[in-house]
Amino acid sequence: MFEILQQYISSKANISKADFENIQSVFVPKKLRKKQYFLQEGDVCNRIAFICNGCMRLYRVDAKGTEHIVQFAFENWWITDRESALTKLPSMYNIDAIEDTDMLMTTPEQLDSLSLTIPAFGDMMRQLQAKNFIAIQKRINATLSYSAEEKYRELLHLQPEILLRAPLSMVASYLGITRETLSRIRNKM
Amino acid sequence: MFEILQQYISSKANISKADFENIQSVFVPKKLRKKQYFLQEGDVCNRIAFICNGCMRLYRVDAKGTEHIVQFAFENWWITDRESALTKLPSMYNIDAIEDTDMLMTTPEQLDSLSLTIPAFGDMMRQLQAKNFIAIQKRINATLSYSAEEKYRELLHLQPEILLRAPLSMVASYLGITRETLSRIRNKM
DNA sequence: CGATTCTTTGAAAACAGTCAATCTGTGTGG
DNA sequence: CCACACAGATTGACTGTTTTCAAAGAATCG
Repeated sequence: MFEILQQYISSKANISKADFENIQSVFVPKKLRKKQYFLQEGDVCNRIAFICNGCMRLYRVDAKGTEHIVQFAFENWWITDRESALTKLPSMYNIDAIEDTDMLMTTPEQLDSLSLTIPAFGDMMRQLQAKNFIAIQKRINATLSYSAEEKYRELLHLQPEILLRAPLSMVASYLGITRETLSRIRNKM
Repeated sequence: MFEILQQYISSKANISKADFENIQSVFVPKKLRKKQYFLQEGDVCNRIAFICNGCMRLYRVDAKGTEHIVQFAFENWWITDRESALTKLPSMYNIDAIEDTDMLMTTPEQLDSLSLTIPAFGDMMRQLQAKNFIAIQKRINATLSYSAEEKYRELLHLQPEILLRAPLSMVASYLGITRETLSRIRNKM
Protein backbone atom coordinates (compact mmCIF):
# COMPACT_ATOMS: atom_id res chain seq x y z
CA MET A 1 0.00 0.00 0.00
CA PHE A 2 2.86 2.35 0.75
CA GLU A 3 3.97 2.20 -2.90
CA ILE A 4 0.64 3.73 -3.91
CA LEU A 5 1.15 6.60 -1.48
CA GLN A 6 4.71 7.03 -2.70
CA GLN A 7 3.62 7.15 -6.33
CA TYR A 8 0.92 9.63 -5.46
CA ILE A 9 3.29 11.90 -3.57
CA SER A 10 6.07 11.75 -6.10
CA SER A 11 3.62 12.70 -8.85
CA LYS A 12 2.72 15.86 -6.93
CA ALA A 13 5.85 16.96 -5.13
CA ASN A 14 9.57 16.56 -5.26
CA ILE A 15 10.41 14.68 -2.09
CA SER A 16 13.59 12.82 -1.16
CA LYS A 17 13.74 9.18 -0.12
CA ALA A 18 14.66 10.17 3.41
CA ASP A 19 11.70 12.50 3.68
CA PHE A 20 9.42 9.86 2.31
CA GLU A 21 10.59 7.53 5.07
CA ASN A 22 9.44 10.14 7.55
CA ILE A 23 6.13 10.59 5.85
CA GLN A 24 5.53 6.87 5.67
CA SER A 25 6.27 6.42 9.35
CA VAL A 26 3.16 8.30 10.50
CA PHE A 27 0.73 6.12 8.52
CA VAL A 28 -0.93 2.92 9.62
CA PRO A 29 -2.44 0.57 7.03
CA LYS A 30 -6.05 -0.44 7.53
CA LYS A 31 -8.58 -2.45 5.59
CA LEU A 32 -12.29 -1.74 5.64
CA ARG A 33 -14.99 -4.11 4.46
CA LYS A 34 -17.84 -2.81 2.36
CA LYS A 35 -20.32 -0.97 4.65
CA GLN A 36 -17.82 -0.73 7.47
CA TYR A 37 -17.68 2.67 9.19
CA PHE A 38 -14.59 4.82 9.30
CA LEU A 39 -16.45 7.51 11.26
CA GLN A 40 -19.86 7.47 12.89
CA GLU A 41 -22.04 10.44 13.69
CA GLY A 42 -21.46 11.51 17.28
CA ASP A 43 -17.82 10.44 17.39
CA VAL A 44 -14.99 12.94 17.31
CA CYS A 45 -12.92 12.58 14.16
CA ASN A 46 -9.18 12.62 14.79
CA ARG A 47 -8.12 10.63 11.77
CA ILE A 48 -7.51 11.19 8.12
CA ALA A 49 -7.17 8.41 5.58
CA PHE A 50 -5.49 8.11 2.22
CA ILE A 51 -7.34 5.63 0.04
CA CYS A 52 -5.06 3.16 -1.76
CA ASN A 53 -7.82 1.00 -3.12
CA GLY A 54 -11.58 1.10 -2.94
CA CYS A 55 -14.23 3.71 -2.45
CA MET A 56 -15.80 5.59 0.44
CA ARG A 57 -18.50 8.15 1.13
CA LEU A 58 -19.06 10.97 3.59
CA TYR A 59 -22.73 11.56 4.34
CA ARG A 60 -25.22 12.97 6.77
CA VAL A 61 -28.52 11.53 7.95
CA ASP A 62 -31.26 14.14 8.31
CA ALA A 63 -34.14 14.32 10.78
CA LYS A 64 -36.34 12.18 8.55
CA GLY A 65 -33.68 9.49 8.28
CA THR A 66 -32.71 10.34 4.70
CA GLU A 67 -29.03 10.11 3.78
CA HIS A 68 -27.29 12.97 1.99
CA ILE A 69 -23.90 12.21 0.47
CA VAL A 70 -21.52 15.13 0.70
CA GLN A 71 -18.50 13.49 -0.87
CA PHE A 72 -17.30 10.35 -2.57
CA ALA A 73 -13.64 9.37 -2.31
CA PHE A 74 -11.72 6.95 -4.51
CA GLU A 75 -8.13 5.78 -4.87
CA ASN A 76 -5.61 8.57 -4.29
CA TRP A 77 -8.06 10.70 -2.36
CA TRP A 78 -8.02 11.77 1.23
CA ILE A 79 -11.00 11.47 3.47
CA THR A 80 -11.82 12.90 6.90
CA ASP A 81 -14.33 15.18 8.58
CA ARG A 82 -12.31 18.37 8.75
CA GLU A 83 -14.92 20.09 10.83
CA SER A 84 -14.83 17.65 13.71
CA ALA A 85 -11.06 17.25 13.35
CA LEU A 86 -10.62 21.00 13.73
CA THR A 87 -13.18 21.69 16.43
CA LYS A 88 -12.79 18.40 18.35
CA LEU A 89 -16.57 18.30 18.58
CA PRO A 90 -18.69 15.23 17.75
CA SER A 91 -19.18 14.79 14.04
CA MET A 92 -22.54 15.20 12.33
CA TYR A 93 -21.33 13.03 9.46
CA ASN A 94 -20.74 9.37 8.78
CA ILE A 95 -17.96 7.94 6.66
CA ASP A 96 -18.09 4.38 5.42
CA ALA A 97 -16.75 2.15 2.68
CA ILE A 98 -18.92 1.38 -0.32
CA GLU A 99 -16.41 -1.20 -1.53
CA ASP A 100 -13.78 -3.20 0.33
CA THR A 101 -11.13 -0.56 0.84
CA ASP A 102 -7.42 -0.40 1.67
CA MET A 103 -6.28 2.76 3.31
CA LEU A 104 -3.43 4.42 5.13
CA MET A 105 -4.48 6.19 8.30
CA THR A 106 -2.94 9.00 10.26
CA THR A 107 -3.99 12.12 12.18
CA PRO A 108 -4.43 15.67 10.87
CA GLU A 109 -1.92 16.81 13.50
CA GLN A 110 0.74 14.53 12.08
CA LEU A 111 0.12 15.82 8.58
CA ASP A 112 0.45 19.38 9.88
CA SER A 113 3.72 18.63 11.55
CA LEU A 114 5.03 16.93 8.40
CA SER A 115 3.99 20.03 6.49
CA LEU A 116 6.18 22.12 8.75
CA THR A 117 9.25 19.91 8.62
CA ILE A 118 8.98 19.10 4.89
CA PRO A 119 8.04 22.29 3.01
CA ALA A 120 7.40 20.49 -0.28
CA PHE A 121 4.90 18.26 1.49
CA GLY A 122 3.25 21.32 3.01
CA ASP A 123 2.95 22.88 -0.43
CA MET A 124 1.39 19.72 -1.75
CA MET A 125 -1.19 19.71 1.03
CA ARG A 126 -2.04 23.35 0.41
CA GLN A 127 -2.44 22.73 -3.32
CA LEU A 128 -4.69 19.85 -2.46
CA GLN A 129 -6.87 21.92 -0.17
CA ALA A 130 -7.12 24.65 -2.77
CA LYS A 131 -8.28 22.18 -5.42
CA ASN A 132 -10.71 20.69 -3.00
CA PHE A 133 -12.15 24.08 -2.26
CA ILE A 134 -12.55 24.85 -5.93
CA ALA A 135 -14.29 21.55 -6.57
CA ILE A 136 -16.71 22.08 -3.73
CA GLN A 137 -17.46 25.61 -4.88
CA LYS A 138 -18.28 24.29 -8.33
CA ARG A 139 -20.62 21.87 -6.72
CA ILE A 140 -22.44 24.66 -4.88
CA ASN A 141 -22.79 26.33 -8.20
CA ALA A 142 -24.23 23.23 -9.83
CA THR A 143 -26.66 22.69 -6.98
CA LEU A 144 -27.88 26.27 -7.22
CA SER A 145 -28.06 26.56 -10.97
CA TYR A 146 -29.15 23.27 -12.37
CA SER A 147 -32.28 21.15 -12.59
CA ALA A 148 -32.13 17.47 -11.67
CA GLU A 149 -31.41 16.49 -15.25
CA GLU A 150 -28.71 19.10 -15.74
CA LYS A 151 -27.02 18.01 -12.53
CA TYR A 152 -26.99 14.45 -13.77
CA ARG A 153 -25.53 15.49 -17.12
CA GLU A 154 -22.83 17.48 -15.38
CA LEU A 155 -21.95 14.49 -13.21
CA LEU A 156 -21.83 12.27 -16.27
CA HIS A 157 -19.44 14.71 -17.82
CA LEU A 158 -17.23 15.64 -14.88
CA GLN A 159 -17.23 12.59 -12.61
CA PRO A 160 -18.31 9.54 -14.58
CA GLU A 161 -16.34 7.28 -12.21
CA ILE A 162 -18.99 7.88 -9.57
CA LEU A 163 -21.62 6.40 -11.85
CA LEU A 164 -19.49 3.36 -12.50
CA ARG A 165 -18.85 2.55 -8.88
CA ALA A 166 -21.70 3.81 -6.72
CA PRO A 167 -25.24 2.40 -6.76
CA LEU A 168 -27.78 4.75 -8.33
CA SER A 169 -29.48 5.40 -5.04
CA MET A 170 -26.25 6.91 -3.76
CA VAL A 171 -25.74 8.92 -6.90
CA ALA A 172 -29.22 10.35 -6.40
CA SER A 173 -28.39 11.20 -2.81
CA TYR A 174 -25.22 12.93 -3.96
CA LEU A 175 -27.16 14.98 -6.52
CA GLY A 176 -29.82 15.91 -3.98
CA ILE A 177 -32.67 14.18 -5.79
CA THR A 178 -34.62 10.98 -5.17
CA ARG A 179 -33.78 7.57 -6.62
CA GLU A 180 -37.04 7.63 -8.52
CA THR A 181 -36.31 10.96 -10.19
CA LEU A 182 -32.85 9.81 -11.19
CA SER A 183 -34.26 6.59 -12.58
CA ARG A 184 -36.74 8.50 -14.72
CA ILE A 185 -34.09 10.90 -15.98
CA ARG A 186 -31.87 8.04 -17.08
CA ASN A 187 -34.76 6.34 -18.72
CA LYS A 188 -35.59 9.40 -20.77
CA MET A 189 -32.04 9.86 -22.04
CA MET B 1 -8.49 51.12 7.00
CA PHE B 2 -5.24 49.52 8.09
CA GLU B 3 -6.35 49.66 11.73
CA ILE B 4 -9.23 47.36 10.84
CA LEU B 5 -6.86 44.86 9.28
CA GLN B 6 -4.54 45.14 12.26
CA GLN B 7 -7.36 44.53 14.72
CA TYR B 8 -8.52 41.58 12.68
CA ILE B 9 -5.08 40.02 12.53
CA SER B 10 -4.21 40.60 16.16
CA SER B 11 -7.48 38.97 17.18
CA LYS B 12 -6.48 35.83 15.29
CA ALA B 13 -2.69 35.56 15.55
CA ASN B 14 0.16 36.76 17.66
CA ILE B 15 2.13 39.00 15.34
CA SER B 16 4.79 41.57 16.17
CA LYS B 17 4.64 45.23 15.15
CA ALA B 18 7.53 44.71 12.76
CA ASP B 19 5.80 41.82 11.09
CA PHE B 20 2.62 43.78 10.83
CA GLU B 21 4.54 46.49 8.99
CA ASN B 22 5.55 43.88 6.45
CA ILE B 23 2.05 42.59 6.11
CA GLN B 24 0.64 46.06 5.70
CA SER B 25 3.12 46.93 2.99
CA VAL B 26 1.65 44.49 0.46
CA PHE B 27 -1.88 45.93 0.66
CA VAL B 28 -3.32 48.77 -1.39
CA PRO B 29 -6.50 50.52 -0.19
CA LYS B 30 -9.36 50.73 -2.66
CA LYS B 31 -12.93 52.01 -2.54
CA LEU B 32 -15.72 50.50 -4.55
CA ARG B 33 -19.08 52.13 -5.19
CA LYS B 34 -22.24 50.09 -4.91
CA LYS B 35 -22.59 47.92 -8.05
CA GLN B 36 -18.97 48.42 -9.02
CA TYR B 37 -17.15 45.27 -10.16
CA PHE B 38 -14.11 43.85 -8.42
CA LEU B 39 -13.95 40.98 -10.90
CA GLN B 40 -15.82 40.36 -14.14
CA GLU B 41 -16.47 37.06 -15.82
CA GLY B 42 -13.81 36.39 -18.42
CA ASP B 43 -11.05 38.25 -16.59
CA VAL B 44 -8.26 36.44 -14.81
CA CYS B 45 -8.38 37.03 -11.07
CA ASN B 46 -5.01 37.85 -9.58
CA ARG B 47 -6.23 39.82 -6.58
CA ILE B 48 -7.59 39.14 -3.16
CA ALA B 49 -9.34 41.74 -1.04
CA PHE B 50 -9.88 42.18 2.67
CA ILE B 51 -13.12 44.03 3.31
CA CYS B 52 -12.82 46.80 5.92
CA ASN B 53 -16.27 48.20 5.40
CA GLY B 54 -19.19 47.29 3.21
CA CYS B 55 -20.47 44.20 1.52
CA MET B 56 -19.75 42.22 -1.64
CA ARG B 57 -20.97 39.20 -3.52
CA LEU B 58 -19.45 36.49 -5.71
CA TYR B 59 -21.88 35.16 -8.30
CA ARG B 60 -22.25 33.41 -11.60
CA VAL B 61 -24.59 34.17 -14.48
CA ASP B 62 -26.02 31.06 -16.13
CA ALA B 63 -26.95 30.43 -19.75
CA LYS B 64 -30.43 31.88 -19.23
CA GLY B 65 -29.01 35.06 -17.71
CA THR B 66 -30.00 34.20 -14.13
CA GLU B 67 -27.59 35.17 -11.36
CA HIS B 68 -26.53 32.63 -8.73
CA ILE B 69 -24.80 34.01 -5.67
CA VAL B 70 -22.10 31.69 -4.37
CA GLN B 71 -20.88 33.85 -1.51
CA PHE B 72 -21.54 37.08 0.35
CA ALA B 73 -18.65 38.83 2.09
CA PHE B 74 -18.84 41.46 4.81
CA GLU B 75 -16.39 43.37 7.00
CA ASN B 76 -13.41 41.25 8.07
CA TRP B 77 -13.87 38.77 5.26
CA TRP B 78 -11.64 38.00 2.35
CA ILE B 79 -12.90 37.77 -1.18
CA THR B 80 -11.37 36.44 -4.39
CA ASP B 81 -11.96 33.79 -7.02
CA ARG B 82 -9.53 31.13 -5.86
CA GLU B 83 -10.12 29.05 -8.91
CA SER B 84 -9.03 31.64 -11.42
CA ALA B 85 -6.27 32.84 -9.08
CA LEU B 86 -4.86 29.33 -8.92
CA THR B 87 -5.32 28.26 -12.53
CA LYS B 88 -4.69 31.69 -14.15
CA LEU B 89 -7.64 30.97 -16.40
CA PRO B 90 -10.49 33.41 -17.06
CA SER B 91 -13.00 33.48 -14.25
CA MET B 92 -16.55 32.23 -14.63
CA TYR B 93 -17.63 34.39 -11.72
CA ASN B 94 -18.35 38.04 -11.06
CA ILE B 95 -17.57 39.90 -7.87
CA ASP B 96 -19.15 43.27 -7.14
CA ALA B 97 -20.05 45.54 -4.25
CA ILE B 98 -23.62 45.59 -2.98
CA GLU B 99 -22.84 48.56 -0.76
CA ASP B 100 -20.14 51.22 -1.01
CA THR B 101 -17.13 49.26 0.18
CA ASP B 102 -13.64 50.00 1.52
CA MET B 103 -11.12 47.29 0.98
CA LEU B 104 -7.46 46.42 1.11
CA MET B 105 -6.18 44.71 -2.00
CA THR B 106 -3.25 42.43 -2.61
CA THR B 107 -2.35 39.31 -4.57
CA PRO B 108 -2.63 35.67 -3.51
CA GLU B 109 1.09 35.30 -4.28
CA GLN B 110 1.96 38.00 -1.79
CA LEU B 111 -0.15 36.37 0.87
CA ASP B 112 1.62 33.09 0.19
CA SER B 113 5.02 34.66 0.53
CA LEU B 114 3.97 36.37 3.77
CA SER B 115 2.80 32.99 5.00
CA LEU B 116 6.26 31.60 4.43
CA THR B 117 8.18 34.43 6.08
CA ILE B 118 5.77 34.88 9.01
CA PRO B 119 4.71 31.45 10.27
CA ALA B 120 2.00 32.82 12.57
CA PHE B 121 0.44 34.55 9.58
CA GLY B 122 0.61 31.32 7.61
CA ASP B 123 -1.15 29.50 10.42
CA MET B 124 -3.84 32.14 10.47
CA MET B 125 -4.43 31.76 6.73
CA ARG B 126 -4.63 28.00 7.04
CA GLN B 127 -7.10 28.26 9.91
CA LEU B 128 -9.11 30.63 7.78
CA GLN B 129 -9.16 28.29 4.81
CA ALA B 130 -10.16 25.40 7.02
CA LYS B 131 -13.09 27.38 8.45
CA ASN B 132 -14.07 28.45 5.00
CA PHE B 133 -14.07 24.88 3.83
CA ILE B 134 -16.24 23.81 6.73
CA ALA B 135 -18.70 26.60 6.07
CA ILE B 136 -18.99 25.74 2.41
CA GLN B 137 -19.44 22.06 3.20
CA LYS B 138 -22.29 22.94 5.54
CA ARG B 139 -23.83 24.86 2.74
CA ILE B 140 -23.69 21.86 0.42
CA ASN B 141 -25.40 19.94 3.12
CA ALA B 142 -28.16 22.52 3.46
CA THR B 143 -28.68 22.70 -0.28
CA LEU B 144 -28.98 18.94 -0.51
CA SER B 145 -31.10 18.34 2.55
CA TYR B 146 -33.52 21.18 2.89
CA SER B 147 -36.64 22.52 1.21
CA ALA B 148 -36.85 26.19 0.28
CA GLU B 149 -38.47 27.05 3.60
CA GLU B 150 -35.96 25.09 5.64
CA LYS B 151 -33.08 26.76 3.82
CA TYR B 152 -34.55 30.14 4.66
CA ARG B 153 -34.97 29.22 8.31
CA GLU B 154 -31.39 28.02 8.47
CA LEU B 155 -30.19 31.26 6.94
CA LEU B 156 -32.27 33.23 9.43
CA HIS B 157 -30.62 31.28 12.19
CA LEU B 158 -27.01 31.08 11.02
CA GLN B 159 -26.47 34.21 8.92
CA PRO B 160 -29.10 36.79 9.78
CA GLU B 161 -26.71 39.58 8.74
CA ILE B 162 -27.29 38.60 5.11
CA LEU B 163 -30.99 39.31 5.49
CA LEU B 164 -30.29 42.70 7.00
CA ARG B 165 -27.98 43.87 4.27
CA ALA B 166 -28.84 42.17 1.00
CA PRO B 167 -32.03 42.77 -0.98
CA LEU B 168 -34.40 39.82 -0.92
CA SER B 169 -33.84 39.05 -4.57
CA MET B 170 -30.19 38.37 -3.78
CA VAL B 171 -31.06 36.31 -0.74
CA ALA B 172 -33.25 34.18 -2.98
CA SER B 173 -30.43 33.79 -5.47
CA TYR B 174 -28.11 32.72 -2.64
CA LEU B 175 -30.63 30.12 -1.48
CA GLY B 176 -31.17 28.83 -4.98
CA ILE B 177 -34.84 29.75 -5.15
CA THR B 178 -36.80 32.48 -6.93
CA ARG B 179 -37.71 35.90 -5.46
CA GLU B 180 -41.36 34.94 -5.66
CA THR B 181 -40.93 31.73 -3.71
CA LEU B 182 -38.94 33.54 -1.03
CA SER B 183 -41.57 36.23 -0.83
CA ARG B 184 -44.31 33.65 -0.29
CA ILE B 185 -42.30 31.82 2.36
CA ARG B 186 -41.76 35.01 4.33
CA ASN B 187 -45.41 35.88 4.03
CA LYS B 188 -46.47 32.55 5.44
CA MET B 189 -44.20 32.80 8.48
C1' DC C 1 -32.74 -21.33 -4.98
C1' DG C 2 -34.17 -17.83 -1.53
C1' DA C 3 -33.11 -13.51 0.50
C1' DT C 4 -31.54 -9.21 0.29
C1' DT C 5 -30.50 -5.12 -2.15
C1' DC C 6 -31.19 -2.10 -5.83
C1' DT C 7 -33.96 -0.22 -9.58
C1' DT C 8 -38.02 0.84 -12.11
C1' DT C 9 -42.88 2.23 -12.83
C1' DG C 10 -47.39 4.49 -12.06
C1' DA C 11 -50.59 7.74 -10.08
C1' DA C 12 -51.44 11.46 -7.03
C1' DA C 13 -49.92 15.32 -4.39
C1' DA C 14 -46.73 18.83 -3.00
C1' DC C 15 -43.59 22.10 -4.30
C1' DA C 16 -41.37 25.59 -6.80
C1' DG C 17 -41.04 28.17 -11.16
C1' DT C 18 -42.92 31.33 -14.72
C1' DC C 19 -45.27 35.23 -16.39
C1' DA C 20 -47.71 39.32 -15.87
C1' DA C 21 -49.62 42.80 -13.08
C1' DT C 22 -49.58 45.55 -9.04
C1' DC C 23 -47.71 47.71 -4.99
C1' DT C 24 -44.19 50.15 -2.15
C1' DG C 25 -40.58 53.00 -1.03
C1' DT C 26 -36.75 56.05 -2.47
C1' DG C 27 -34.61 59.43 -4.74
C1' DT C 28 -34.35 62.93 -8.61
C1' DG C 29 -35.41 66.74 -11.28
C1' DG C 30 -38.69 70.25 -12.52
C1' DC D 1 -43.05 70.27 -2.83
C1' DC D 2 -44.89 67.49 -6.19
C1' DA D 3 -44.59 64.29 -10.03
C1' DC D 4 -42.21 60.84 -11.99
C1' DA D 5 -39.06 57.15 -12.61
C1' DC D 6 -36.87 53.25 -10.81
C1' DA D 7 -35.67 49.40 -8.10
C1' DG D 8 -37.36 46.08 -5.17
C1' DA D 9 -41.16 43.28 -3.28
C1' DT D 10 -45.55 41.15 -3.55
C1' DT D 11 -49.62 38.71 -5.47
C1' DG D 12 -52.42 35.63 -8.45
C1' DA D 13 -53.16 32.18 -11.90
C1' DC D 14 -51.01 28.74 -14.31
C1' DT D 15 -47.45 25.33 -15.60
C1' DG D 16 -44.02 22.14 -14.91
C1' DT D 17 -40.92 19.50 -12.12
C1' DT D 18 -39.98 16.63 -8.34
C1' DT D 19 -41.49 14.01 -4.41
C1' DT D 20 -44.16 10.57 -2.20
C1' DC D 21 -46.12 6.19 -1.62
C1' DA D 22 -46.96 1.70 -3.10
C1' DA D 23 -45.97 -2.08 -5.89
C1' DA D 24 -43.48 -4.80 -8.94
C1' DG D 25 -39.25 -6.06 -11.45
C1' DA D 26 -34.03 -7.00 -11.90
C1' DA D 27 -29.72 -8.18 -10.06
C1' DT D 28 -26.51 -10.04 -6.77
C1' DC D 29 -24.81 -13.08 -3.23
C1' DG D 30 -24.42 -16.78 -0.04
